[in-house]
Amino acid sequence: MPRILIVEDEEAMLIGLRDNLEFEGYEVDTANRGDDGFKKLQSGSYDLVLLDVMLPGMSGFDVCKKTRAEDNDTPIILLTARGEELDKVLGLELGADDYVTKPFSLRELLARIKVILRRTANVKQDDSPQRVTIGQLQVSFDDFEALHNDEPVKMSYKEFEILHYLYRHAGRIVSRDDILDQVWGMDYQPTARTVDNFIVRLRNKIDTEDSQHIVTVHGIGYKLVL
Amino acid sequence: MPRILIVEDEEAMLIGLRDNLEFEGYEVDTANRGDDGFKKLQSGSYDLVLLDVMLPGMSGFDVCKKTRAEDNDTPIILLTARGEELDKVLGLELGADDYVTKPFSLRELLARIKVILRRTANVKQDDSPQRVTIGQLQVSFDDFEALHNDEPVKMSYKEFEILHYLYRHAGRIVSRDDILDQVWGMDYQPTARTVDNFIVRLRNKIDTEDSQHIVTVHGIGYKLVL
DNA sequence: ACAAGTTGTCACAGAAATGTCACGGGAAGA
DNA sequence: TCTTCCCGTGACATTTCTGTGACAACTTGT
Repeated sequence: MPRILIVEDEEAMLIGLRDNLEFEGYEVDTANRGDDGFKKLQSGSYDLVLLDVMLPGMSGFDVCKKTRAEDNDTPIILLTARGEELDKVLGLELGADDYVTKPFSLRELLARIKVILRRTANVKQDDSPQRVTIGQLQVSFDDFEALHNDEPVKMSYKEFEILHYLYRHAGRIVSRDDILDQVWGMDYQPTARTVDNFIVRLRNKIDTEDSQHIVTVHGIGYKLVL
Repeated sequence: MPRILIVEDEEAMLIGLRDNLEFEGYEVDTANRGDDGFKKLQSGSYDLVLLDVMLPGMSGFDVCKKTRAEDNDTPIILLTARGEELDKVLGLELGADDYVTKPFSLRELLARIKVILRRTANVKQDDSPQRVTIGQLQVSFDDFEALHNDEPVKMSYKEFEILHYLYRHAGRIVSRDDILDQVWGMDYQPTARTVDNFIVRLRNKIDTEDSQHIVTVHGIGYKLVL
Protein backbone atom coordinates (compact mmCIF):
# COMPACT_ATOMS: atom_id res chain seq x y z
CA MET A 1 0.00 0.00 0.00
CA PRO A 2 1.17 3.50 -0.78
CA ARG A 3 2.94 5.42 1.94
CA ILE A 4 1.67 8.90 2.68
CA LEU A 5 3.32 11.56 4.77
CA ILE A 6 1.17 14.18 6.46
CA VAL A 7 2.83 17.40 7.54
CA GLU A 8 0.40 19.43 9.60
CA ASP A 9 0.67 21.22 12.93
CA GLU A 10 -2.96 21.37 13.88
CA GLU A 11 -3.47 18.37 16.09
CA ALA A 12 -7.12 17.74 15.30
CA MET A 13 -6.60 17.95 11.56
CA LEU A 14 -3.55 15.72 11.70
CA ILE A 15 -5.31 12.99 13.61
CA GLY A 16 -8.40 13.22 11.49
CA LEU A 17 -6.45 12.85 8.30
CA ARG A 18 -4.26 10.09 9.61
CA ASP A 19 -7.15 7.98 10.82
CA ASN A 20 -9.06 8.40 7.62
CA LEU A 21 -6.15 7.61 5.38
CA GLU A 22 -5.24 4.60 7.44
CA PHE A 23 -8.81 3.48 7.20
CA GLU A 24 -8.48 3.72 3.44
CA GLY A 25 -5.55 1.37 3.66
CA TYR A 26 -2.65 3.75 3.27
CA GLU A 27 0.47 3.59 5.36
CA VAL A 28 0.70 6.92 7.10
CA ASP A 29 3.58 8.78 8.68
CA THR A 30 3.28 12.22 10.18
CA ALA A 31 5.24 15.32 11.10
CA ASN A 32 4.00 18.47 12.77
CA ARG A 33 6.80 20.84 11.86
CA GLY A 34 7.92 21.94 8.44
CA ASP A 35 11.55 21.12 9.00
CA ASP A 36 10.76 17.69 10.39
CA GLY A 37 8.58 16.98 7.40
CA PHE A 38 11.35 18.02 5.07
CA LYS A 39 13.79 15.66 6.75
CA LYS A 40 11.41 12.78 6.50
CA LEU A 41 10.82 13.59 2.86
CA GLN A 42 14.50 13.40 2.14
CA SER A 43 14.40 9.70 2.75
CA GLY A 44 12.40 9.50 -0.46
CA SER A 45 10.32 6.73 0.93
CA TYR A 46 6.86 8.20 0.47
CA ASP A 47 4.49 7.93 -2.43
CA LEU A 48 2.75 11.20 -1.65
CA VAL A 49 2.79 14.07 0.83
CA LEU A 50 -0.01 16.14 2.25
CA LEU A 51 1.65 19.40 3.14
CA ASP A 52 0.12 22.18 5.16
CA VAL A 53 1.31 25.62 4.13
CA MET A 54 1.27 27.37 7.49
CA LEU A 55 3.74 25.42 9.59
CA PRO A 56 6.19 26.02 12.39
CA GLY A 57 9.83 25.47 11.56
CA MET A 58 9.56 25.89 7.81
CA SER A 59 6.62 26.89 5.65
CA GLY A 60 5.00 24.39 3.35
CA PHE A 61 6.02 26.51 0.40
CA ASP A 62 9.64 26.22 1.39
CA VAL A 63 9.43 22.52 2.06
CA CYS A 64 8.00 22.15 -1.40
CA LYS A 65 10.66 24.22 -3.09
CA LYS A 66 13.57 22.66 -1.25
CA THR A 67 12.28 19.20 -1.95
CA ARG A 68 12.11 19.88 -5.65
CA ALA A 69 15.49 21.54 -5.54
CA GLU A 70 16.86 18.21 -4.41
CA ASP A 71 15.37 16.48 -7.42
CA ASN A 72 12.90 14.72 -5.22
CA ASP A 73 9.74 14.12 -7.23
CA THR A 74 7.52 12.84 -4.47
CA PRO A 75 4.03 14.06 -5.35
CA ILE A 76 2.91 16.91 -3.11
CA ILE A 77 -0.60 18.07 -2.33
CA LEU A 78 -0.68 21.40 -0.56
CA LEU A 79 -3.26 22.10 2.11
CA THR A 80 -3.89 25.80 1.90
CA ALA A 81 -6.12 28.05 3.92
CA ARG A 82 -8.47 30.26 2.01
CA GLY A 83 -6.82 33.51 1.10
CA GLU A 84 -3.29 32.23 1.36
CA GLU A 85 -1.08 33.21 -1.49
CA LEU A 86 -2.74 30.99 -4.00
CA ASP A 87 -0.96 32.78 -6.78
CA LYS A 88 2.26 31.18 -5.79
CA VAL A 89 0.71 27.78 -5.92
CA LEU A 90 -1.00 28.49 -9.16
CA GLY A 91 2.14 29.93 -10.66
CA LEU A 92 3.52 26.45 -10.96
CA GLU A 93 6.80 27.65 -9.65
CA LEU A 94 6.56 25.64 -6.49
CA GLY A 95 6.49 22.23 -8.02
CA ALA A 96 3.46 21.03 -6.13
CA ASP A 97 1.23 18.56 -7.89
CA ASP A 98 -2.10 19.72 -6.59
CA TYR A 99 -3.67 21.61 -3.73
CA VAL A 100 -6.88 21.74 -1.76
CA THR A 101 -8.29 24.69 0.09
CA LYS A 102 -9.39 24.34 3.68
CA PRO A 103 -12.03 23.57 4.54
CA PHE A 104 -12.11 20.67 2.11
CA SER A 105 -14.26 17.63 1.94
CA LEU A 106 -12.60 14.37 2.74
CA ARG A 107 -13.99 12.70 -0.36
CA GLU A 108 -12.47 15.36 -2.53
CA LEU A 109 -9.08 14.94 -0.92
CA LEU A 110 -9.26 11.19 -1.26
CA ALA A 111 -10.19 11.53 -4.92
CA ARG A 112 -7.20 13.74 -5.58
CA ILE A 113 -4.90 11.38 -3.80
CA LYS A 114 -6.14 8.50 -5.89
CA VAL A 115 -5.73 10.41 -9.13
CA ILE A 116 -2.18 11.39 -8.34
CA LEU A 117 -1.14 7.99 -7.11
CA ARG A 118 -2.55 6.43 -10.21
CA ARG A 119 -0.78 8.89 -12.41
CA THR A 120 2.59 8.40 -10.75
CA ALA A 121 2.14 4.66 -10.77
CA ASN A 122 1.98 4.90 -14.54
CA VAL A 123 4.92 7.18 -14.80
CA LYS A 124 7.01 4.87 -12.69
CA GLN A 125 6.33 1.97 -14.99
CA ASP A 126 7.44 3.85 -18.01
CA ASP A 127 10.38 5.47 -16.42
CA SER A 128 13.64 3.74 -16.02
CA PRO A 129 14.28 2.42 -12.54
CA GLN A 130 15.00 4.94 -9.86
CA ARG A 131 18.69 5.59 -9.46
CA VAL A 132 19.93 7.15 -6.30
CA THR A 133 23.37 8.32 -5.38
CA ILE A 134 24.88 7.11 -2.15
CA GLY A 135 28.47 8.08 -1.63
CA GLN A 136 30.41 7.13 -4.69
CA LEU A 137 27.77 4.67 -5.83
CA GLN A 138 24.79 4.94 -8.11
CA VAL A 139 22.30 2.50 -6.73
CA SER A 140 19.14 1.09 -8.20
CA PHE A 141 17.25 -0.86 -5.60
CA ASP A 142 14.78 -1.99 -8.20
CA ASP A 143 17.17 -4.12 -10.13
CA PHE A 144 19.78 -4.66 -7.47
CA GLU A 145 22.46 -2.83 -9.27
CA ALA A 146 25.23 -0.61 -7.97
CA LEU A 147 27.55 1.35 -10.19
CA HIS A 148 30.76 3.18 -9.49
CA ASN A 149 31.79 5.26 -12.49
CA ASP A 150 29.41 3.19 -14.59
CA GLU A 151 31.25 0.07 -13.55
CA PRO A 152 29.08 -2.46 -11.77
CA VAL A 153 29.97 -3.13 -8.16
CA LYS A 154 29.18 -6.48 -6.68
CA MET A 155 26.71 -6.42 -3.86
CA SER A 156 24.92 -9.31 -2.28
CA TYR A 157 21.21 -9.45 -1.66
CA LYS A 158 21.57 -8.83 2.07
CA GLU A 159 23.89 -5.93 1.46
CA PHE A 160 21.27 -4.39 -0.77
CA GLU A 161 18.59 -4.95 1.79
CA ILE A 162 20.55 -3.32 4.55
CA LEU A 163 21.55 -0.41 2.39
CA HIS A 164 17.98 0.00 1.28
CA TYR A 165 16.79 0.08 4.84
CA LEU A 166 19.41 2.65 5.75
CA TYR A 167 18.47 4.64 2.70
CA ARG A 168 14.80 4.65 3.51
CA HIS A 169 15.71 6.07 6.88
CA ALA A 170 18.49 8.30 5.66
CA GLY A 171 19.43 10.99 8.12
CA ARG A 172 17.87 9.12 10.97
CA ILE A 173 19.55 6.79 13.39
CA VAL A 174 18.73 3.13 13.15
CA SER A 175 19.72 0.67 15.81
CA ARG A 176 21.23 -2.70 15.13
CA ASP A 177 18.02 -4.24 16.35
CA ASP A 178 16.03 -2.22 13.84
CA ILE A 179 18.17 -3.58 11.08
CA LEU A 180 17.99 -7.11 12.37
CA ASP A 181 14.22 -6.97 12.64
CA GLN A 182 13.77 -5.48 9.21
CA VAL A 183 16.27 -7.45 7.23
CA TRP A 184 16.38 -10.75 9.02
CA GLY A 185 12.92 -10.75 10.48
CA MET A 186 11.81 -11.12 14.06
CA ASP A 187 12.32 -14.85 14.18
CA TYR A 188 15.80 -15.78 13.26
CA GLN A 189 18.41 -13.32 14.20
CA PRO A 190 22.15 -13.62 14.12
CA THR A 191 24.49 -11.82 16.46
CA ALA A 192 24.43 -8.06 16.55
CA ARG A 193 28.07 -8.40 15.52
CA THR A 194 26.88 -9.62 12.16
CA VAL A 195 25.40 -6.24 11.43
CA ASP A 196 28.75 -4.60 12.02
CA ASN A 197 30.27 -6.91 9.51
CA PHE A 198 27.83 -5.93 6.84
CA ILE A 199 28.38 -2.31 7.69
CA VAL A 200 32.07 -2.81 7.06
CA ARG A 201 31.39 -4.36 3.71
CA LEU A 202 29.02 -1.58 2.75
CA ARG A 203 31.47 1.04 3.86
CA ASN A 204 34.18 -0.43 1.71
CA LYS A 205 31.93 0.05 -1.27
CA ILE A 206 30.32 3.36 -0.43
CA ASP A 207 32.69 5.47 1.60
CA THR A 208 35.88 7.04 0.45
CA GLU A 209 38.66 8.33 2.63
CA ASP A 210 37.33 11.82 2.75
CA SER A 211 33.65 11.16 3.02
CA GLN A 212 31.91 8.93 5.48
CA HIS A 213 28.33 8.20 4.59
CA ILE A 214 27.59 5.47 7.04
CA VAL A 215 28.14 7.08 10.38
CA THR A 216 28.43 5.25 13.66
CA VAL A 217 26.40 6.63 16.49
CA HIS A 218 28.15 5.20 19.45
CA GLY A 219 25.95 3.27 21.79
CA ILE A 220 22.90 3.51 19.53
CA GLY A 221 23.43 2.39 15.97
CA TYR A 222 24.15 3.75 12.53
CA LYS A 223 23.02 6.59 10.36
CA LEU A 224 23.20 7.03 6.62
CA VAL A 225 24.13 10.55 5.60
CA LEU A 226 23.45 11.42 2.00
CA MET B 1 13.46 17.56 -32.81
CA PRO B 2 9.90 16.49 -32.09
CA ARG B 3 7.08 18.75 -33.21
CA ILE B 4 4.48 19.66 -30.62
CA LEU B 5 1.12 21.31 -31.17
CA ILE B 6 -0.42 23.36 -28.38
CA VAL B 7 -4.14 24.02 -28.49
CA GLU B 8 -5.05 26.51 -25.80
CA ASP B 9 -7.13 29.67 -25.76
CA GLU B 10 -5.71 31.35 -22.72
CA GLU B 11 -3.07 33.68 -24.04
CA ALA B 12 -0.75 33.65 -21.03
CA MET B 13 -0.75 29.90 -20.73
CA LEU B 14 -0.20 29.45 -24.44
CA ILE B 15 2.80 31.72 -24.53
CA GLY B 16 4.26 30.28 -21.37
CA LEU B 17 4.04 26.76 -22.69
CA ARG B 18 5.34 27.66 -26.10
CA ASP B 19 8.38 29.46 -24.77
CA ASN B 20 9.25 26.72 -22.37
CA LEU B 21 8.86 23.95 -24.90
CA GLU B 22 10.91 25.83 -27.44
CA PHE B 23 13.53 26.35 -24.80
CA GLU B 24 13.58 22.60 -24.32
CA GLY B 25 14.31 22.25 -27.97
CA TYR B 26 10.94 21.23 -29.36
CA GLU B 27 9.43 22.64 -32.51
CA VAL B 28 6.18 24.22 -31.47
CA ASP B 29 3.03 25.14 -33.34
CA THR B 30 -0.07 26.61 -31.74
CA ALA B 31 -3.80 27.04 -32.16
CA ASN B 32 -6.24 28.86 -29.92
CA ARG B 33 -9.52 27.36 -31.07
CA GLY B 34 -10.62 23.76 -30.91
CA ASP B 35 -11.63 23.55 -34.54
CA ASP B 36 -8.38 25.13 -35.70
CA GLY B 37 -6.44 22.69 -33.64
CA PHE B 38 -8.33 19.80 -35.13
CA LYS B 39 -7.56 20.95 -38.64
CA LYS B 40 -3.88 21.29 -37.90
CA LEU B 41 -3.91 17.86 -36.38
CA GLN B 42 -5.37 16.38 -39.52
CA SER B 43 -2.13 17.08 -41.29
CA GLY B 44 -0.66 14.36 -39.11
CA SER B 45 2.63 16.15 -38.85
CA TYR B 46 2.97 16.42 -35.09
CA ASP B 47 4.63 14.10 -32.65
CA LEU B 48 2.46 15.18 -29.75
CA VAL B 49 -0.41 17.53 -28.87
CA LEU B 50 -1.10 19.47 -25.70
CA LEU B 51 -4.83 19.93 -25.77
CA ASP B 52 -6.81 22.16 -23.48
CA VAL B 53 -10.29 20.90 -22.69
CA MET B 54 -12.19 24.15 -22.44
CA LEU B 55 -11.86 25.68 -25.88
CA PRO B 56 -13.85 27.88 -28.19
CA GLY B 57 -14.94 26.29 -31.46
CA MET B 58 -14.76 22.70 -30.35
CA SER B 59 -14.04 21.21 -26.94
CA GLY B 60 -10.82 19.36 -26.30
CA PHE B 61 -12.82 16.23 -25.63
CA ASP B 62 -14.33 16.40 -29.06
CA VAL B 63 -11.06 17.16 -30.77
CA CYS B 64 -9.67 14.11 -29.07
CA LYS B 65 -12.51 11.83 -30.07
CA LYS B 66 -12.68 13.01 -33.67
CA THR B 67 -8.97 12.71 -34.09
CA ARG B 68 -9.03 9.12 -32.94
CA ALA B 69 -12.07 8.47 -35.08
CA GLU B 70 -9.91 9.35 -38.06
CA ASP B 71 -7.35 6.75 -37.05
CA ASN B 72 -4.92 9.46 -36.16
CA ASP B 73 -2.69 8.18 -33.37
CA THR B 74 -0.87 11.39 -32.56
CA PRO B 75 -0.23 11.26 -28.81
CA ILE B 76 -2.48 13.62 -26.89
CA ILE B 77 -1.98 15.11 -23.45
CA LEU B 78 -5.09 16.80 -22.13
CA LEU B 79 -4.87 19.94 -20.04
CA THR B 80 -7.81 19.80 -17.69
CA ALA B 81 -8.99 22.28 -15.13
CA ARG B 82 -9.77 21.13 -11.65
CA GLY B 83 -13.21 19.74 -11.34
CA GLU B 84 -13.64 18.99 -14.99
CA GLU B 85 -14.99 15.59 -15.74
CA LEU B 86 -11.90 13.71 -14.80
CA ASP B 87 -13.71 10.43 -14.92
CA LYS B 88 -14.02 10.64 -18.65
CA VAL B 89 -10.37 11.34 -19.04
CA LEU B 90 -9.38 8.64 -16.64
CA GLY B 91 -11.54 6.12 -18.36
CA LEU B 92 -9.33 6.52 -21.38
CA GLU B 93 -12.39 6.21 -23.50
CA LEU B 94 -11.40 9.41 -25.15
CA GLY B 95 -8.21 8.04 -26.51
CA ALA B 96 -5.97 10.53 -24.80
CA ASP B 97 -2.56 9.30 -23.77
CA ASP B 98 -2.24 11.29 -20.58
CA TYR B 99 -3.52 14.38 -18.88
CA VAL B 100 -2.42 16.97 -16.39
CA THR B 101 -4.60 19.00 -14.11
CA LYS B 102 -4.22 22.72 -13.94
CA PRO B 103 -2.40 24.02 -12.10
CA PHE B 104 0.41 21.70 -13.08
CA SER B 105 4.09 22.03 -12.60
CA LEU B 106 6.12 22.58 -15.70
CA ARG B 107 8.59 19.92 -14.69
CA GLU B 108 5.79 17.44 -14.46
CA LEU B 109 4.47 18.32 -17.87
CA LEU B 110 7.90 18.06 -19.41
CA ALA B 111 8.41 14.70 -17.77
CA ARG B 112 5.18 13.40 -19.20
CA ILE B 113 6.01 14.68 -22.63
CA LYS B 114 9.34 12.92 -22.53
CA VAL B 115 7.79 9.69 -21.38
CA ILE B 116 5.27 9.65 -24.17
CA LEU B 117 7.70 10.65 -26.87
CA ARG B 118 10.09 7.98 -25.76
CA ARG B 119 7.33 5.43 -25.77
CA THR B 120 6.20 6.22 -29.28
CA ALA B 121 9.77 6.41 -30.51
CA ASN B 122 10.20 2.84 -29.39
CA VAL B 123 7.08 1.70 -31.12
CA LYS B 124 8.28 3.15 -34.36
CA GLN B 125 11.53 1.29 -34.06
CA ASP B 126 9.69 -1.91 -33.43
CA ASP B 127 8.00 -1.74 -36.78
CA SER B 128 11.27 -1.93 -38.62
CA PRO B 129 13.54 -4.94 -38.93
CA GLN B 130 13.16 -7.42 -36.18
CA ARG B 131 16.72 -8.57 -35.96
CA VAL B 132 18.49 -7.88 -32.73
CA THR B 133 22.03 -8.50 -31.64
CA ILE B 134 22.61 -10.38 -28.44
CA GLY B 135 26.20 -11.22 -27.74
CA GLN B 136 27.66 -12.87 -30.79
CA LEU B 137 24.24 -13.77 -32.17
CA GLN B 138 21.86 -12.06 -34.53
CA VAL B 139 18.44 -13.11 -33.38
CA SER B 140 15.05 -12.82 -34.98
CA PHE B 141 12.34 -13.75 -32.54
CA ASP B 142 9.69 -13.55 -35.21
CA ASP B 143 10.98 -16.35 -37.31
CA PHE B 144 12.91 -18.20 -34.61
CA GLU B 145 16.22 -17.73 -36.22
CA ALA B 146 19.63 -17.14 -34.76
CA LEU B 147 22.73 -16.40 -36.75
CA HIS B 148 26.38 -16.33 -35.84
CA ASN B 149 28.48 -14.84 -38.63
CA ASP B 150 25.55 -15.46 -40.97
CA GLU B 151 25.66 -19.13 -40.05
CA PRO B 152 22.45 -20.41 -38.54
CA VAL B 153 22.70 -21.58 -34.96
CA LYS B 154 20.37 -24.23 -33.67
CA MET B 155 18.06 -23.12 -30.94
CA SER B 156 15.05 -24.89 -29.57
CA TYR B 157 11.69 -23.27 -29.08
CA LYS B 158 12.06 -23.05 -25.33
CA GLU B 159 15.48 -21.54 -25.69
CA PHE B 160 14.01 -18.87 -27.91
CA GLU B 161 11.24 -18.20 -25.48
CA ILE B 162 13.56 -17.79 -22.56
CA LEU B 163 15.93 -15.62 -24.51
CA HIS B 164 13.02 -13.55 -25.72
CA TYR B 165 11.80 -13.05 -22.21
CA LEU B 166 15.25 -12.06 -21.05
CA TYR B 167 15.53 -9.73 -24.00
CA ARG B 168 12.26 -8.02 -23.28
CA HIS B 169 13.56 -7.33 -19.81
CA ALA B 170 17.12 -6.62 -20.80
CA GLY B 171 19.07 -4.84 -18.13
CA ARG B 172 16.63 -5.84 -15.47
CA ILE B 173 16.75 -8.80 -13.19
CA VAL B 174 14.34 -11.64 -13.71
CA SER B 175 13.94 -14.36 -11.16
CA ARG B 176 13.76 -18.03 -11.99
CA ASP B 177 10.14 -17.92 -10.99
CA ASP B 178 9.46 -15.11 -13.41
CA ILE B 179 10.91 -17.19 -16.18
CA LEU B 180 9.03 -20.27 -15.14
CA ASP B 181 5.75 -18.40 -14.98
CA GLN B 182 6.26 -16.74 -18.32
CA VAL B 183 7.69 -19.56 -20.34
CA TRP B 184 6.13 -22.61 -18.76
CA GLY B 185 2.96 -21.05 -17.38
CA MET B 186 1.65 -20.99 -13.87
CA ASP B 187 0.35 -24.53 -13.97
CA TYR B 188 3.04 -26.93 -14.86
CA GLN B 189 6.41 -25.99 -13.65
CA PRO B 190 9.57 -28.01 -13.66
CA THR B 191 12.32 -27.62 -11.11
CA ALA B 192 14.04 -24.30 -10.77
CA ARG B 193 17.14 -26.28 -11.69
CA THR B 194 15.75 -26.65 -15.15
CA VAL B 195 16.07 -22.95 -15.72
CA ASP B 196 19.74 -23.10 -14.91
CA ASN B 197 20.18 -25.75 -17.52
CA PHE B 198 18.67 -23.61 -20.19
CA ILE B 199 20.79 -20.74 -19.08
CA VAL B 200 23.84 -22.88 -19.59
CA ARG B 201 22.73 -23.78 -23.08
CA LEU B 202 21.98 -20.19 -23.94
CA ARG B 203 25.29 -19.06 -22.57
CA ASN B 204 27.13 -21.51 -24.71
CA LYS B 205 25.56 -19.94 -27.74
CA ILE B 206 25.63 -16.31 -26.73
CA ASP B 207 28.54 -15.63 -24.47
CA THR B 208 32.17 -15.71 -25.40
CA GLU B 209 35.07 -15.92 -23.03
CA ASP B 210 35.52 -12.21 -22.76
CA SER B 211 31.93 -11.07 -22.70
CA GLN B 212 29.23 -12.29 -20.41
CA HIS B 213 25.77 -11.28 -21.52
CA ILE B 214 23.70 -13.46 -19.28
CA VAL B 215 24.71 -12.45 -15.81
CA THR B 216 23.65 -14.31 -12.72
CA VAL B 217 22.58 -12.25 -9.78
CA HIS B 218 23.19 -14.45 -6.83
CA GLY B 219 20.14 -15.10 -4.74
CA ILE B 220 17.79 -13.41 -7.16
CA GLY B 221 17.98 -14.52 -10.73
CA TYR B 222 19.48 -13.60 -14.07
CA LYS B 223 19.96 -10.46 -16.07
CA LEU B 224 20.59 -10.00 -19.76
CA VAL B 225 23.11 -7.30 -20.50
CA LEU B 226 23.18 -6.07 -24.06
C1' DA C 1 44.71 8.04 32.27
C1' DC C 2 42.02 4.00 33.22
C1' DA C 3 38.52 0.65 33.01
C1' DA C 4 34.45 -0.89 30.94
C1' DG C 5 31.83 -1.16 27.29
C1' DT C 6 31.34 -0.58 21.99
C1' DT C 7 32.69 -0.92 17.55
C1' DG C 8 36.06 -2.17 13.52
C1' DT C 9 38.21 -5.72 11.15
C1' DC C 10 39.69 -10.11 9.59
C1' DA C 11 39.92 -14.92 8.32
C1' DC C 12 37.49 -18.94 8.20
C1' DA C 13 34.01 -22.62 7.87
C1' DG C 14 29.46 -23.97 7.14
C1' DA C 15 25.42 -23.00 4.37
C1' DA C 16 23.18 -21.89 0.40
C1' DA C 17 22.94 -21.01 -4.45
C1' DT C 18 24.57 -21.91 -8.94
C1' DG C 19 27.19 -24.41 -12.80
C1' DT C 20 27.62 -28.49 -15.14
C1' DC C 21 26.97 -32.99 -16.88
C1' DA C 22 25.02 -37.29 -18.24
C1' DC C 23 21.10 -39.82 -18.48
C1' DG C 24 16.10 -41.37 -19.30
C1' DG C 25 11.63 -40.40 -20.96
C1' DG C 26 8.84 -38.74 -24.43
C1' DA C 27 7.23 -36.44 -28.63
C1' DA C 28 7.71 -35.77 -33.64
C1' DG C 29 9.13 -37.39 -37.85
C1' DA C 30 10.95 -41.02 -40.98
C1' DT D 1 9.15 -49.21 -35.10
C1' DC D 2 13.29 -46.63 -35.08
C1' DT D 3 15.75 -42.40 -34.91
C1' DT D 4 16.41 -37.94 -33.51
C1' DC D 5 15.89 -34.14 -30.92
C1' DC D 6 14.14 -31.81 -26.72
C1' DC D 7 13.18 -31.52 -22.21
C1' DG D 8 13.43 -32.26 -17.31
C1' DT D 9 15.84 -34.45 -13.46
C1' DG D 10 19.17 -35.61 -10.17
C1' DA D 11 23.87 -35.85 -8.68
C1' DC D 12 27.92 -33.61 -7.99
C1' DA D 13 31.42 -29.77 -8.42
C1' DT D 14 32.03 -25.10 -7.78
C1' DT D 15 31.15 -20.57 -6.45
C1' DT D 16 29.27 -17.17 -3.51
C1' DC D 17 27.31 -15.60 0.61
C1' DT D 18 26.67 -15.56 5.79
C1' DG D 19 27.57 -15.64 10.39
C1' DT D 20 30.93 -16.24 14.04
C1' DG D 21 34.63 -15.55 17.10
C1' DA D 22 38.83 -13.45 18.22
C1' DC D 23 41.22 -9.51 18.79
C1' DA D 24 42.41 -4.65 17.85
C1' DA D 25 40.86 -0.02 18.05
C1' DC D 26 38.03 3.18 19.71
C1' DT D 27 34.48 5.89 23.11
C1' DT D 28 32.79 7.09 27.16
C1' DG D 29 32.51 8.15 31.88
C1' DT D 30 35.10 8.38 36.12
